[in-house]
Amino acid sequence: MKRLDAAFFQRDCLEVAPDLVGKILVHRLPDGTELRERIAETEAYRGTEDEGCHAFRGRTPRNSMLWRESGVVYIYLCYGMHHLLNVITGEPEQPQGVLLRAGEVHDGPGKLTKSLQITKALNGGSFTDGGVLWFEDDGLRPALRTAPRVGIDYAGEPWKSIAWRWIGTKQAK
DNA sequence: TTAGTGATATCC
DNA sequence: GATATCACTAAA
Repeated sequence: MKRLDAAFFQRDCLEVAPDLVGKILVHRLPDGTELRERIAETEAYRGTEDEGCHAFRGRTPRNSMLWRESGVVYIYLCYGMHHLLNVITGEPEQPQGVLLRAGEVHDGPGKLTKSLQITKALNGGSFTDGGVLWFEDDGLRPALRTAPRVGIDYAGEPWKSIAWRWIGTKQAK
């Protein structure tokens, strides 16, 4: 099984997001158990111009991960209950990332992290340094469809309705 | 449709 | 220190 390396993430988030759909997210627990789930849905958040991106309102302690190098794990707690998992893409100092919205089994960003037991403790880690989180590629290439991003009604046009969300359909290959 | 939840940012 | 906001979910 091939693990995705730094080169995979070191591209524009608009390329990485669709490529990530169909890959397998793995989380190894302290006791050695490996939880895995295939990614079914992603969204791209891109730069300080994107009004839906956390980076739009400037750099803060919470979102500083966006400015890190590709492959960095960015997790934050939303609405007091839900951990949302992102991976940083592109070059350092260029804030962009991909939100993992759903797995094949668990539909919804909060449910995905809950099922894989992903919490803030993993924030600031890396998907590419051989730690407890990584992606695997088993060669599956699901058919994709696009849609506007969810939950960013506060953003103006065109950001609110731009189709930077990718959803894998059942028909694989 | 609305309540719940708590970290974070922003405003005193 | 206080309040408003939020890349959500479950229950109704």
